[in-house]
Amino acid sequence: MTKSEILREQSTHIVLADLKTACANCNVRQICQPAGLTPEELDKLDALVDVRRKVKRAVSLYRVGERFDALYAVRSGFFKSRVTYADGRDQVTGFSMAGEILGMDGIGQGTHNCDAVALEDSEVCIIPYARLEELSREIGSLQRHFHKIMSREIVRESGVMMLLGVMRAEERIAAFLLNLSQRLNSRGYSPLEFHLRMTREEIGSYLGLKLETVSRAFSKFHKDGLIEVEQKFVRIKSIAGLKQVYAHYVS
Amino acid sequence: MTKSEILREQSTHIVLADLKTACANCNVRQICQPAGLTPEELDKLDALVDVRRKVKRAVSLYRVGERFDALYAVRSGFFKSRVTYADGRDQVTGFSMAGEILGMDGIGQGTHNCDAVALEDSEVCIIPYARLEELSREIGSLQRHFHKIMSREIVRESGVMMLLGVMRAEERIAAFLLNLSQRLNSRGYSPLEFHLRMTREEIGSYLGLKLETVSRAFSKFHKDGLIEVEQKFVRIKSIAGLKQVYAHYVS
DNA sequence: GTTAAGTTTTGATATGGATCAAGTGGAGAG
DNA sequence: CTCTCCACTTGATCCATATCAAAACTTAAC
Repeated sequence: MTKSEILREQSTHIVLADLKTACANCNVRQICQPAGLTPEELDKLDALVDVRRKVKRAVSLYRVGERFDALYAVRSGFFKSRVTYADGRDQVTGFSMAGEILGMDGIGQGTHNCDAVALEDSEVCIIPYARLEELSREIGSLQRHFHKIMSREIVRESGVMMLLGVMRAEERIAAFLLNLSQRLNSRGYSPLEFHLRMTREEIGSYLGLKLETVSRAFSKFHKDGLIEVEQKFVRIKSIAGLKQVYAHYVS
Repeated sequence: MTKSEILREQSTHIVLADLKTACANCNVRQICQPAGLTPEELDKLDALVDVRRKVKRAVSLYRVGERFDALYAVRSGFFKSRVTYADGRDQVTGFSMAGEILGMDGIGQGTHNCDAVALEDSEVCIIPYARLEELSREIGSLQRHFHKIMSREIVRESGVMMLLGVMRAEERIAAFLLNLSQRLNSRGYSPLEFHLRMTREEIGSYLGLKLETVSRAFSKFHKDGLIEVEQKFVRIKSIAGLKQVYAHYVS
Protein backbone atom coordinates (compact mmCIF):
# COMPACT_ATOMS: atom_id res chain seq x y z
CA MET A 1 0.00 0.00 0.00
CA THR A 2 2.77 2.42 0.72
CA LYS A 3 6.05 1.92 -1.02
CA SER A 4 4.92 3.17 -4.38
CA GLU A 5 2.96 5.97 -2.78
CA ILE A 6 5.90 7.21 -0.81
CA LEU A 7 8.09 7.22 -3.88
CA ARG A 8 5.46 9.15 -5.74
CA GLU A 9 5.05 11.69 -2.98
CA GLN A 10 8.74 12.24 -2.58
CA SER A 11 9.31 12.88 -6.27
CA THR A 12 6.34 15.11 -7.01
CA HIS A 13 6.51 18.86 -6.91
CA ILE A 14 2.82 19.20 -6.33
CA VAL A 15 3.20 17.48 -3.02
CA LEU A 16 5.96 19.84 -1.98
CA ALA A 17 3.64 22.71 -2.73
CA ASP A 18 1.11 21.07 -0.46
CA LEU A 19 3.65 21.08 2.33
CA LYS A 20 3.68 24.85 2.29
CA THR A 21 0.03 25.19 3.08
CA ALA A 22 -0.18 22.39 5.56
CA CYS A 23 -3.11 23.23 7.77
CA ALA A 24 -5.36 24.94 5.25
CA ASN A 25 -5.62 21.83 3.10
CA CYS A 26 -5.24 19.24 5.80
CA ASN A 27 -8.08 16.80 5.92
CA VAL A 28 -7.86 16.43 9.67
CA ARG A 29 -7.70 20.14 10.45
CA GLN A 30 -11.15 20.19 12.01
CA ILE A 31 -9.85 17.69 14.52
CA CYS A 32 -6.56 19.23 15.58
CA GLN A 33 -7.27 22.91 14.89
CA PRO A 34 -9.33 25.26 17.02
CA ALA A 35 -12.40 26.63 15.29
CA GLY A 36 -13.05 30.29 14.56
CA LEU A 37 -9.55 31.52 13.78
CA THR A 38 -9.14 34.66 11.73
CA PRO A 39 -7.21 34.37 8.45
CA GLU A 40 -4.19 36.01 10.09
CA GLU A 41 -4.27 33.55 12.96
CA LEU A 42 -4.52 30.69 10.51
CA ASP A 43 -1.40 31.98 8.80
CA LYS A 44 0.46 32.03 12.09
CA LEU A 45 -0.67 28.51 12.81
CA ASP A 46 0.52 27.39 9.40
CA ALA A 47 3.89 28.93 10.13
CA LEU A 48 3.99 27.09 13.43
CA VAL A 49 3.59 23.63 11.94
CA ASP A 50 5.48 24.07 8.70
CA VAL A 51 7.63 20.97 9.01
CA ARG A 52 6.33 17.47 8.53
CA ARG A 53 7.99 14.14 9.04
CA LYS A 54 7.36 10.71 7.59
CA VAL A 55 7.72 7.76 9.89
CA LYS A 56 7.96 4.27 8.42
CA ARG A 57 6.20 1.32 9.94
CA ALA A 58 7.94 0.01 13.08
CA VAL A 59 10.05 3.16 13.39
CA SER A 60 9.91 5.31 16.52
CA LEU A 61 8.81 8.91 16.30
CA TYR A 62 10.44 9.45 19.68
CA ARG A 63 11.75 7.30 22.49
CA VAL A 64 11.88 7.27 26.26
CA GLY A 65 14.49 9.66 27.58
CA GLU A 66 14.83 11.71 24.42
CA ARG A 67 14.71 15.45 24.89
CA PHE A 68 11.22 16.82 24.44
CA ASP A 69 10.92 19.86 22.23
CA ALA A 70 7.91 19.32 20.02
CA LEU A 71 4.45 17.87 19.90
CA TYR A 72 3.33 15.89 16.88
CA ALA A 73 -0.01 15.96 15.11
CA VAL A 74 -0.66 12.70 13.30
CA ARG A 75 -1.44 13.62 9.70
CA SER A 76 -1.86 10.10 8.43
CA GLY A 77 -1.13 6.63 9.68
CA PHE A 78 -1.31 5.03 13.07
CA PHE A 79 0.89 4.97 16.17
CA LYS A 80 1.17 3.12 19.43
CA SER A 81 2.66 4.58 22.59
CA ARG A 82 4.44 2.20 24.88
CA VAL A 83 6.58 2.05 27.97
CA THR A 84 9.25 -0.60 28.43
CA TYR A 85 10.21 -2.06 31.78
CA ALA A 86 13.58 -3.07 33.07
CA ASP A 87 12.89 -6.74 32.40
CA GLY A 88 12.18 -6.06 28.73
CA ARG A 89 8.41 -6.39 28.86
CA ASP A 90 6.42 -3.46 27.64
CA GLN A 91 2.95 -2.06 27.86
CA VAL A 92 1.02 -0.19 25.22
CA THR A 93 -0.44 2.97 26.74
CA GLY A 94 -2.35 4.26 23.73
CA PHE A 95 -3.07 4.19 20.02
CA SER A 96 -3.12 7.40 17.97
CA MET A 97 -4.71 8.04 14.61
CA ALA A 98 -4.94 10.98 12.22
CA GLY A 99 -5.75 14.28 13.90
CA GLU A 100 -4.53 13.22 17.32
CA ILE A 101 -1.64 14.78 19.19
CA LEU A 102 1.39 12.88 20.42
CA GLY A 103 4.11 13.85 22.85
CA MET A 104 2.29 15.63 25.66
CA ASP A 105 3.87 13.22 28.12
CA GLY A 106 7.19 15.04 27.62
CA ILE A 107 6.17 18.52 28.73
CA GLY A 108 6.35 17.81 32.44
CA GLN A 109 9.95 16.76 32.77
CA GLY A 110 11.38 17.84 29.44
CA THR A 111 12.07 14.31 28.25
CA HIS A 112 9.74 11.78 26.71
CA ASN A 113 8.61 9.07 29.03
CA CYS A 114 7.30 6.66 26.43
CA ASP A 115 8.08 5.51 22.90
CA ALA A 116 5.79 6.42 20.02
CA VAL A 117 6.03 3.77 17.29
CA ALA A 118 4.37 3.87 13.86
CA LEU A 119 2.22 0.82 13.21
CA GLU A 120 2.00 1.71 9.52
CA ASP A 121 3.82 4.19 7.33
CA SER A 122 2.73 7.51 8.77
CA GLU A 123 3.24 11.21 8.63
CA VAL A 124 3.20 13.77 11.41
CA CYS A 125 3.26 17.56 11.63
CA ILE A 126 5.95 18.80 13.95
CA ILE A 127 4.77 21.46 16.40
CA PRO A 128 7.78 23.08 18.10
CA TYR A 129 6.70 23.37 21.67
CA ALA A 130 8.34 26.69 22.49
CA ARG A 131 6.59 28.30 19.55
CA LEU A 132 3.29 26.71 20.49
CA GLU A 133 3.59 28.28 23.93
CA GLU A 134 4.36 31.67 22.41
CA LEU A 135 1.56 31.49 19.92
CA SER A 136 -0.98 30.35 22.46
CA ARG A 137 -0.15 33.45 24.47
CA GLU A 138 -1.21 35.49 21.46
CA ILE A 139 -4.21 33.48 20.33
CA GLY A 140 -6.65 32.77 23.11
CA SER A 141 -8.60 30.17 21.19
CA LEU A 142 -5.41 28.25 20.47
CA GLN A 143 -4.50 28.29 24.15
CA ARG A 144 -7.92 27.05 25.12
CA HIS A 145 -7.83 24.38 22.42
CA PHE A 146 -4.48 23.10 23.57
CA HIS A 147 -5.62 22.91 27.17
CA LYS A 148 -8.69 20.99 26.10
CA ILE A 149 -6.58 18.50 24.22
CA MET A 150 -4.41 17.89 27.26
CA SER A 151 -7.44 17.58 29.50
CA ARG A 152 -9.05 15.09 27.15
CA GLU A 153 -5.92 13.01 27.29
CA ILE A 154 -6.25 12.96 31.07
CA VAL A 155 -9.87 11.90 30.74
CA ARG A 156 -9.03 9.27 28.14
CA GLU A 157 -6.47 7.76 30.46
CA SER A 158 -8.85 7.68 33.38
CA GLY A 159 -11.22 5.81 31.06
CA VAL A 160 -8.50 3.26 30.46
CA MET A 161 -7.96 3.01 34.21
CA MET A 162 -11.62 2.07 34.42
CA LEU A 163 -11.17 -0.56 31.72
CA LEU A 164 -8.19 -2.02 33.51
CA GLY A 165 -9.47 -1.64 37.02
CA VAL A 166 -12.99 -2.94 36.85
CA MET A 167 -13.94 -4.49 33.50
CA ARG A 168 -13.70 -8.14 32.53
CA ALA A 169 -11.85 -9.32 29.47
CA GLU A 170 -14.77 -9.38 27.04
CA GLU A 171 -16.04 -6.05 28.29
CA ARG A 172 -12.65 -4.45 27.73
CA ILE A 173 -12.46 -5.79 24.21
CA ALA A 174 -15.98 -4.72 23.30
CA ALA A 175 -15.23 -1.24 24.63
CA PHE A 176 -11.99 -1.18 22.67
CA LEU A 177 -13.66 -2.11 19.38
CA LEU A 178 -16.41 0.46 19.84
CA ASN A 179 -13.88 3.15 20.71
CA LEU A 180 -11.95 2.43 17.51
CA SER A 181 -15.16 2.34 15.53
CA GLN A 182 -16.28 5.69 16.88
CA ARG A 183 -12.94 7.38 16.24
CA LEU A 184 -12.84 6.08 12.69
CA ASN A 185 -16.39 7.24 12.15
CA SER A 186 -15.60 10.76 13.29
CA ARG A 187 -12.83 10.83 10.69
CA GLY A 188 -15.15 9.88 7.87
CA TYR A 189 -14.25 6.20 7.71
CA SER A 190 -16.66 3.34 8.04
CA PRO A 191 -17.43 2.60 11.69
CA LEU A 192 -18.43 -0.93 10.77
CA GLU A 193 -15.53 -2.23 8.72
CA PHE A 194 -11.88 -1.53 9.36
CA HIS A 195 -8.41 -2.97 9.50
CA LEU A 196 -6.75 -3.32 12.83
CA ARG A 197 -3.30 -1.81 12.64
CA MET A 198 -2.07 -3.59 15.73
CA THR A 199 -1.53 -7.23 16.66
CA ARG A 200 -3.59 -9.18 19.16
CA GLU A 201 -0.63 -8.92 21.49
CA GLU A 202 -0.63 -5.12 21.28
CA ILE A 203 -4.35 -5.00 21.90
CA GLY A 204 -3.85 -7.28 24.88
CA SER A 205 -0.99 -5.21 26.20
CA TYR A 206 -3.14 -2.08 26.02
CA LEU A 207 -6.06 -3.80 27.75
CA GLY A 208 -4.05 -5.68 30.35
CA LEU A 209 -4.78 -9.06 28.76
CA LYS A 210 -2.83 -11.81 27.05
CA LEU A 211 -3.05 -12.24 23.30
CA GLU A 212 -4.83 -15.58 23.67
CA THR A 213 -7.57 -13.91 25.66
CA VAL A 214 -8.03 -11.29 22.96
CA SER A 215 -8.22 -13.98 20.31
CA ARG A 216 -10.76 -15.96 22.30
CA ALA A 217 -12.93 -12.90 22.81
CA PHE A 218 -12.91 -12.21 19.08
CA SER A 219 -13.96 -15.80 18.45
CA LYS A 220 -16.68 -15.52 21.05
CA PHE A 221 -18.04 -12.30 19.55
CA HIS A 222 -18.01 -13.95 16.15
CA LYS A 223 -19.87 -16.96 17.45
CA ASP A 224 -22.44 -14.61 18.98
CA GLY A 225 -22.91 -12.82 15.68
CA LEU A 226 -21.52 -9.51 16.91
CA ILE A 227 -18.54 -9.24 14.59
CA GLU A 228 -16.74 -10.94 11.72
CA VAL A 229 -12.98 -11.15 11.98
CA GLU A 230 -10.44 -12.31 9.47
CA GLN A 231 -6.94 -11.60 10.63
CA LYS A 232 -6.69 -7.83 10.93
CA PHE A 233 -9.99 -7.15 9.17
CA VAL A 234 -12.99 -6.52 11.40
CA ARG A 235 -16.63 -6.08 10.46
CA ILE A 236 -18.98 -5.08 13.24
CA LYS A 237 -22.35 -6.73 12.76
CA SER A 238 -24.03 -5.30 15.82
CA ILE A 239 -22.96 -2.11 17.51
CA ALA A 240 -25.83 -2.54 19.95
CA GLY A 241 -24.73 -6.08 20.75
CA LEU A 242 -21.20 -4.94 21.54
CA LYS A 243 -22.51 -2.14 23.71
CA GLN A 244 -24.64 -4.68 25.51
CA VAL A 245 -21.49 -6.53 26.52
CA TYR A 246 -20.44 -3.76 28.89
CA ALA A 247 -23.80 -2.07 29.35
CA HIS A 248 -23.71 -1.99 33.16
CA TYR A 249 -20.83 0.48 33.12
CA VAL A 250 -22.41 3.24 31.05
CA SER A 251 -25.25 5.48 32.00
CA MET B 1 -20.48 20.20 56.87
CA THR B 2 -20.10 23.79 56.01
CA LYS B 3 -22.74 26.12 57.29
CA SER B 4 -21.12 26.96 60.57
CA GLU B 5 -17.72 27.15 59.00
CA ILE B 6 -18.88 29.35 56.22
CA LEU B 7 -20.50 31.65 58.74
CA ARG B 8 -17.37 31.72 60.82
CA GLU B 9 -15.21 32.47 57.85
CA GLN B 10 -17.46 35.16 56.63
CA SER B 11 -17.63 36.83 60.01
CA THR B 12 -14.03 36.61 61.13
CA HIS B 13 -11.64 39.33 60.21
CA ILE B 14 -8.58 37.37 61.15
CA VAL B 15 -9.38 34.59 58.75
CA LEU B 16 -10.10 37.10 56.04
CA ALA B 17 -6.72 38.64 56.65
CA ASP B 18 -5.10 35.27 56.22
CA LEU B 19 -6.99 34.81 53.04
CA LYS B 20 -5.49 37.97 51.65
CA THR B 21 -1.96 36.72 51.66
CA ALA B 22 -2.69 33.26 50.48
CA CYS B 23 0.27 32.25 48.36
CA ALA B 24 3.03 34.21 50.03
CA ASN B 25 2.52 32.41 53.35
CA CYS B 26 1.38 29.12 51.99
CA ASN B 27 3.48 26.23 53.15
CA VAL B 28 2.95 24.32 49.93
CA ARG B 29 3.71 27.20 47.60
CA GLN B 30 6.94 25.65 46.39
CA ILE B 31 4.89 22.75 45.13
CA CYS B 32 2.07 24.49 43.31
CA GLN B 33 3.76 27.75 42.35
CA PRO B 34 6.24 28.31 39.56
CA ALA B 35 9.68 29.42 40.66
CA GLY B 36 11.31 32.71 39.77
CA LEU B 37 8.32 35.03 39.71
CA THR B 38 8.87 38.73 40.14
CA PRO B 39 7.14 40.44 43.08
CA GLU B 40 4.58 41.94 40.71
CA GLU B 41 3.82 38.54 39.23
CA LEU B 42 3.45 37.11 42.71
CA ASP B 43 0.91 39.78 43.48
CA LYS B 44 -1.05 38.86 40.39
CA LEU B 45 -0.96 35.22 41.36
CA ASP B 46 -2.18 36.08 44.84
CA ALA B 47 -5.05 37.97 43.28
CA LEU B 48 -5.85 34.97 41.13
CA VAL B 49 -6.30 32.55 44.02
CA ASP B 50 -7.79 34.85 46.61
CA VAL B 51 -10.69 32.63 47.56
CA ARG B 52 -10.36 29.48 49.63
CA ARG B 53 -12.85 26.84 50.54
CA LYS B 54 -13.02 24.37 53.38
CA VAL B 55 -14.31 20.91 52.60
CA LYS B 56 -15.34 18.63 55.45
CA ARG B 57 -14.55 14.95 55.44
CA ALA B 58 -16.80 12.93 53.11
CA VAL B 59 -18.01 16.06 51.32
CA SER B 60 -17.53 16.51 47.56
CA LEU B 61 -15.50 19.41 46.27
CA TYR B 62 -17.16 18.84 42.89
CA ARG B 63 -19.18 16.12 41.23
CA VAL B 64 -19.56 14.50 37.85
CA GLY B 65 -21.52 16.65 35.47
CA GLU B 66 -21.07 19.91 37.37
CA ARG B 67 -20.00 22.88 35.34
CA PHE B 68 -16.24 23.30 35.35
CA ASP B 69 -15.00 26.79 36.01
CA ALA B 70 -12.13 26.48 38.41
CA LEU B 71 -9.17 24.36 39.37
CA TYR B 72 -8.42 23.68 43.01
CA ALA B 73 -5.08 23.61 44.76
CA VAL B 74 -5.18 21.45 47.85
CA ARG B 75 -3.97 23.59 50.72
CA SER B 76 -4.40 21.02 53.41
CA GLY B 77 -6.11 17.67 53.77
CA PHE B 78 -6.58 14.77 51.43
CA PHE B 79 -8.92 13.96 48.55
CA LYS B 80 -9.90 11.03 46.42
CA SER B 81 -11.17 11.31 42.86
CA ARG B 82 -13.69 8.74 41.74
CA VAL B 83 -15.98 7.86 38.90
CA THR B 84 -19.27 6.09 39.48
CA TYR B 85 -20.80 3.65 37.02
CA ALA B 86 -24.38 3.14 36.04
CA ASP B 87 -24.68 0.11 38.29
CA GLY B 88 -23.58 2.07 41.35
CA ARG B 89 -20.07 0.71 41.65
CA ASP B 90 -17.30 3.22 41.61
CA GLN B 91 -13.59 3.38 41.01
CA VAL B 92 -11.06 5.63 42.68
CA THR B 93 -8.89 7.29 40.03
CA GLY B 94 -6.51 9.17 42.26
CA PHE B 95 -5.60 10.56 45.67
CA SER B 96 -4.54 14.18 46.11
CA MET B 97 -2.62 15.77 48.94
CA ALA B 98 -1.46 19.28 49.82
CA GLY B 99 0.09 21.17 46.93
CA GLU B 100 -1.59 19.09 44.24
CA ILE B 101 -4.08 20.40 41.71
CA LEU B 102 -7.59 19.03 41.25
CA GLY B 103 -10.11 19.54 38.47
CA MET B 104 -8.06 19.37 35.29
CA ASP B 105 -10.37 16.65 34.03
CA GLY B 106 -13.05 19.28 33.48
CA ILE B 107 -11.21 21.54 31.04
CA GLY B 108 -11.81 19.37 28.00
CA GLN B 109 -15.57 19.29 27.97
CA GLY B 110 -16.46 22.06 30.40
CA THR B 111 -17.97 19.72 32.96
CA HIS B 112 -16.32 17.60 35.60
CA ASN B 113 -16.11 13.95 34.77
CA CYS B 114 -15.34 12.67 38.23
CA ASP B 115 -16.16 13.44 41.87
CA ALA B 116 -13.52 14.85 44.19
CA VAL B 117 -14.26 13.83 47.79
CA ALA B 118 -12.41 14.96 50.90
CA LEU B 119 -11.10 12.05 52.97
CA GLU B 120 -10.41 14.36 55.90
CA ASP B 121 -11.32 17.94 56.69
CA SER B 122 -9.51 19.87 54.01
CA GLU B 123 -9.03 23.25 52.47
CA VAL B 124 -8.49 24.22 48.86
CA CYS B 125 -7.55 27.39 47.00
CA ILE B 126 -9.98 28.17 44.20
CA ILE B 127 -8.30 29.06 40.93
CA PRO B 128 -10.86 30.52 38.52
CA TYR B 129 -9.98 28.92 35.24
CA ALA B 130 -10.74 31.87 32.95
CA ARG B 131 -8.44 34.06 34.99
CA LEU B 132 -5.74 31.40 35.04
CA GLU B 133 -5.84 31.33 31.25
CA GLU B 134 -5.59 35.10 31.09
CA LEU B 135 -2.77 35.30 33.56
CA SER B 136 -0.80 32.52 31.94
CA ARG B 137 -0.91 34.54 28.72
CA GLU B 138 0.84 37.33 30.59
CA ILE B 139 3.28 35.31 32.67
CA GLY B 140 5.26 32.82 30.63
CA SER B 141 6.56 30.91 33.61
CA LEU B 142 3.03 30.43 34.90
CA GLN B 143 1.94 29.11 31.52
CA ARG B 144 4.82 26.68 31.41
CA HIS B 145 4.21 25.61 34.99
CA PHE B 146 0.56 24.91 34.32
CA HIS B 147 1.40 22.85 31.24
CA LYS B 148 3.90 20.86 33.23
CA ILE B 149 1.33 20.11 35.88
CA MET B 150 -1.12 18.82 33.27
CA SER B 151 1.58 16.78 31.59
CA ARG B 152 2.61 15.24 34.88
CA GLU B 153 -0.97 14.23 35.47
CA ILE B 154 -0.90 12.44 32.11
CA VAL B 155 2.32 10.70 33.10
CA ARG B 156 0.96 9.80 36.53
CA GLU B 157 -2.05 8.17 34.95
CA SER B 158 0.03 6.19 32.50
CA GLY B 159 1.95 4.99 35.55
CA VAL B 160 -1.31 3.77 37.03
CA MET B 161 -2.13 2.06 33.74
CA MET B 162 1.11 0.19 34.19
CA LEU B 163 0.15 -0.78 37.72
CA LEU B 164 -3.23 -2.01 36.57
CA GLY B 165 -2.12 -3.56 33.33
CA VAL B 166 0.93 -5.55 34.25
CA MET B 167 1.63 -5.68 37.98
CA ARG B 168 0.49 -8.33 40.42
CA ALA B 169 -1.42 -7.53 43.58
CA GLU B 170 1.54 -7.30 45.95
CA GLU B 171 3.56 -5.33 43.46
CA ARG B 172 0.78 -2.80 43.08
CA ILE B 173 0.47 -2.36 46.82
CA ALA B 174 4.21 -2.01 47.36
CA ALA B 175 4.33 0.61 44.60
CA PHE B 176 1.37 2.38 46.15
CA LEU B 177 2.95 2.56 49.60
CA LEU B 178 6.23 3.82 48.23
CA ASN B 179 4.47 6.43 46.14
CA LEU B 180 2.65 7.73 49.21
CA SER B 181 5.85 7.65 51.19
CA GLN B 182 7.72 9.64 48.60
CA ARG B 183 5.01 12.27 48.23
CA LEU B 184 4.81 12.73 51.99
CA ASN B 185 8.57 13.00 52.16
CA SER B 186 8.69 15.75 49.55
CA ARG B 187 6.21 17.69 51.71
CA GLY B 188 8.38 17.46 54.77
CA TYR B 189 6.55 14.60 56.49
CA SER B 190 8.09 11.35 57.56
CA PRO B 191 8.37 8.93 54.65
CA LEU B 192 8.46 6.02 57.08
CA GLU B 193 5.46 6.57 59.33
CA PHE B 194 2.10 7.87 58.25
CA HIS B 195 -1.63 7.52 58.56
CA LEU B 196 -3.56 6.21 55.61
CA ARG B 197 -6.44 8.54 54.94
CA MET B 198 -8.34 6.00 52.87
CA THR B 199 -9.88 2.62 53.61
CA ARG B 200 -8.62 -0.71 52.32
CA GLU B 201 -11.54 -0.69 49.97
CA GLU B 202 -10.52 2.66 48.48
CA ILE B 203 -6.94 1.50 48.08
CA GLY B 204 -8.23 -1.62 46.36
CA SER B 205 -10.52 0.35 44.11
CA TYR B 206 -7.61 2.54 43.04
CA LEU B 207 -5.39 -0.47 42.40
CA GLY B 208 -8.00 -2.69 40.77
CA LEU B 209 -8.08 -5.10 43.72
CA LYS B 210 -10.57 -6.19 46.35
CA LEU B 211 -10.21 -5.00 49.91
CA GLU B 212 -9.42 -8.52 51.13
CA THR B 213 -6.47 -8.67 48.77
CA VAL B 214 -5.16 -5.36 50.09
CA SER B 215 -5.51 -6.60 53.64
CA ARG B 216 -3.72 -9.85 52.85
CA ALA B 217 -0.87 -8.01 51.18
CA PHE B 218 -0.45 -5.79 54.24
CA SER B 219 -0.35 -8.89 56.43
CA LYS B 220 2.16 -10.53 54.11
CA PHE B 221 4.42 -7.46 54.13
CA HIS B 222 4.19 -7.41 57.91
CA LYS B 223 5.10 -11.07 58.14
CA ASP B 224 8.09 -10.40 55.87
CA GLY B 225 9.23 -7.55 58.09
CA LEU B 226 8.70 -4.86 55.47
CA ILE B 227 6.08 -2.82 57.29
CA GLU B 228 4.10 -2.54 60.49
CA VAL B 229 0.40 -1.84 60.15
CA GLU B 230 -2.17 -1.05 62.76
CA GLN B 231 -5.41 0.02 61.23
CA LYS B 232 -4.65 3.20 59.31
CA PHE B 233 -1.21 3.63 60.75
CA VAL B 234 1.70 2.40 58.64
CA ARG B 235 5.37 2.21 59.49
CA ILE B 236 7.69 1.23 56.70
CA LYS B 237 10.53 -0.89 58.04
CA SER B 238 12.32 -1.43 54.76
CA ILE B 239 12.02 0.85 51.79
CA ALA B 240 14.48 -1.36 49.96
CA GLY B 241 12.44 -4.44 50.72
CA LEU B 242 9.29 -2.85 49.32
CA LYS B 243 11.15 -1.75 46.23
CA GLN B 244 12.38 -5.29 45.84
CA VAL B 245 8.79 -6.47 45.58
CA TYR B 246 8.38 -4.85 42.19
CA ALA B 247 12.02 -4.50 41.24
CA HIS B 248 11.70 -6.06 37.80
CA TYR B 249 9.61 -3.12 36.60
CA VAL B 250 12.00 -0.30 37.34
CA SER B 251 15.27 0.44 35.69
C1' DG C 1 9.78 -20.70 -4.71
C1' DT C 2 11.32 -22.19 -0.48
C1' DT C 3 12.40 -21.24 4.08
C1' DA C 4 12.06 -18.86 8.17
C1' DA C 5 9.84 -15.89 11.39
C1' DG C 6 5.93 -14.02 13.24
C1' DT C 7 0.82 -14.07 14.13
C1' DT C 8 -3.36 -16.26 15.27
C1' DT C 9 -6.38 -19.88 16.86
C1' DT C 10 -7.69 -23.43 19.88
C1' DG C 11 -7.25 -26.84 23.63
C1' DA C 12 -5.65 -28.37 28.32
C1' DT C 13 -4.19 -27.09 32.70
C1' DA C 14 -2.71 -23.98 36.46
C1' DT C 15 -3.22 -20.15 39.52
C1' DG C 16 -3.83 -15.43 41.45
C1' DG C 17 -7.15 -12.99 43.13
C1' DA C 18 -12.30 -12.82 43.70
C1' DT C 19 -15.96 -14.36 46.29
C1' DC C 20 -18.20 -16.12 50.25
C1' DA C 21 -18.22 -16.41 55.09
C1' DA C 22 -17.24 -15.72 59.91
C1' DG C 23 -15.31 -13.36 63.52
C1' DT C 24 -12.69 -9.27 65.74
C1' DG C 25 -11.99 -4.71 67.01
C1' DG C 26 -12.66 0.51 66.92
C1' DA C 27 -15.21 4.61 66.66
C1' DG C 28 -19.22 7.23 66.88
C1' DA C 29 -24.20 7.79 68.61
C1' DG C 30 -27.27 7.87 72.05
C1' DC D 1 -21.11 3.25 79.01
C1' DT D 2 -23.28 0.43 75.88
C1' DC D 3 -24.81 -0.44 71.38
C1' DT D 4 -24.35 -0.42 66.65
C1' DC D 5 -22.04 0.08 62.52
C1' DC D 6 -18.24 -0.07 59.84
C1' DA D 7 -13.56 -1.38 58.76
C1' DC D 8 -10.55 -4.96 58.93
C1' DT D 9 -8.59 -9.74 59.12
C1' DT D 10 -8.39 -14.46 58.04
C1' DG D 11 -9.93 -18.92 56.11
C1' DA D 12 -12.15 -21.80 52.43
C1' DT D 13 -13.54 -22.24 47.87
C1' DC D 14 -14.23 -20.87 43.09
C1' DC D 15 -13.49 -18.95 38.62
C1' DA D 16 -11.59 -15.87 35.02
C1' DT D 17 -7.70 -15.42 32.88
C1' DA D 18 -2.84 -16.79 32.53
C1' DT D 19 0.14 -20.23 31.08
C1' DC D 20 1.70 -23.97 28.34
C1' DA D 21 1.40 -26.30 24.06
C1' DA D 22 0.54 -27.38 19.30
C1' DA D 23 -0.96 -26.52 14.87
C1' DA D 24 -2.60 -23.44 10.97
C1' DC D 25 -1.82 -19.60 8.60
C1' DT D 26 0.57 -15.15 6.84
C1' DT D 27 4.19 -12.45 5.72
C1' DA D 28 9.06 -11.40 5.07
C1' DA D 29 13.61 -13.02 3.66
C1' DC D 30 16.63 -15.23 0.79
